[in-house]
Amino acid sequence: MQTSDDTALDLTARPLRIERAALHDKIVERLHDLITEGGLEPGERINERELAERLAVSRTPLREALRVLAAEKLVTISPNYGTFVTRMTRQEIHDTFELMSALERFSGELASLRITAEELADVREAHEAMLGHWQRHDLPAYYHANQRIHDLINRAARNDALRQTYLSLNRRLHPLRLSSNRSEAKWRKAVEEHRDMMSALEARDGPALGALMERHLLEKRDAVLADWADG
Amino acid sequence: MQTSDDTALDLTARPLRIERAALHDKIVERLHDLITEGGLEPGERINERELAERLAVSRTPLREALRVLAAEKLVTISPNYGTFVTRMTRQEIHDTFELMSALERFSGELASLRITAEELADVREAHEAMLGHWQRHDLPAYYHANQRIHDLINRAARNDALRQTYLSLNRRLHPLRLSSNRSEAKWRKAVEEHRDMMSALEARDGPALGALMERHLLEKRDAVLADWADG
DNA sequence: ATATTGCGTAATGAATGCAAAAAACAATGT
DNA sequence: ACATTGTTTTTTGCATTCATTACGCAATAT
Repeated sequence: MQTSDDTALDLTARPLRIERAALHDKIVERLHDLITEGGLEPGERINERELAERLAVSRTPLREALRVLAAEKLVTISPNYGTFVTRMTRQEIHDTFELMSALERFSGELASLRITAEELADVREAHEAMLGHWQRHDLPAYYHANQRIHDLINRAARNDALRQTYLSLNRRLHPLRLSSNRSEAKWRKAVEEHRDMMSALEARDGPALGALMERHLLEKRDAVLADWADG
Repeated sequence: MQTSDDTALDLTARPLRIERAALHDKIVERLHDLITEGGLEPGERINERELAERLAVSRTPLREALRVLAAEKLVTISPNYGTFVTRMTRQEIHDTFELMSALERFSGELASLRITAEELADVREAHEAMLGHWQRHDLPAYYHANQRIHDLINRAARNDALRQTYLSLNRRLHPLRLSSNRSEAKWRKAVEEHRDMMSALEARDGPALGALMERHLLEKRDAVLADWADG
């Protein structure tokens, strides 16, 4: 079935390089996981030699990886002193959530304009799943579905710069191991807001969805800061 | 006048380290400048050995700096192949400006709530200066004053995460050497919009200022993309 | 003549070694 | 007993060296 002008991969096409991940990039990924999953606690000192041994690499690529993580503010480097897993201040947490609220609003506005029918069905599906987890009081599954909804809307906005920035800020907040929705009432309220968001999205009402998502995140900000001990 | 409990610097206080910039951090700064000021052109290949010689450092700290710049998307690294000054695609430029428009709107909204009288006076001063440069057709000075206005508003928003993100995106766009306002009419329109923005800010009308700033940037996006040859 | 294969060269990637800075500890003096 | 100073040890910072990969050119075969 092969002909000279079919759709098979054209190996003569120019750059199309196979990018085998470099070691330092793999280390970045590994440390991302360690930090966001809790293998490295906020405030913890990172000993280069020790960590290099644990990862079975030399200090050189590890140091390159740590510089990347510092640029993403996941670790904080003090020259000639040491590297630490970033511990955000109250103000930084406040500011980051506030910025996220603006990105969420923008995601909602753009997604309302650009989402396809299939994507909308995916969001609806994740939404229904989330409602189920809520009724079953399955908090971890609820969080996961929640994240998925916001991610789907973010993708539907079709703006990669927005998406990258959003993910980067999300990674910074993740190590906090956020514990809101601790009261039944607040949880119910969050679910109600999601119902409204779903309606606005299906009506493709950008301003409404944007306002809802912004408000949703600002409430999360307040909830997180409320039960966050400053130590 | 020295007493035991005066306000002099307490040298016994704990970390308070003097952070002497490390070499790789200086290299990052230097390359920032080289890229945004045009010493390194978009698309240009970076030869590690050669650049290390030019900067009179070894490849190790240079490589660390390049990883940081890659995290900021100012350079693009292809493993085992080479490092290049990032050349943005049309889509990336579109997305980045679009995201910037959201950040500008948010800056405007927050600044309207939080700006002090002194800061407002500074903005007014920069605004008047910009008008002067416009009347004298001094484009470089106009750009500078323009940047200063947006920067002052951004600072007045009092959100460091917003500010850092804004500056990072700005750096990415800077190497494009943007040339809009090429027609007298568009320039005049931009100035008019700035007058409106100034009024909204002085009236502390957040929604109005936000909407104006968003629109202002989206128009800039369109202008830039309009006279941007894809090669 | 063109395409392909093989070799030499130059680039990037990573590990090791050495210098400098800081922290921890011990010793000494008050 | 406490503070202070000197010494040792640890850790970070950078340069150098070695390994691996990719590119360029020539030689050869079709």
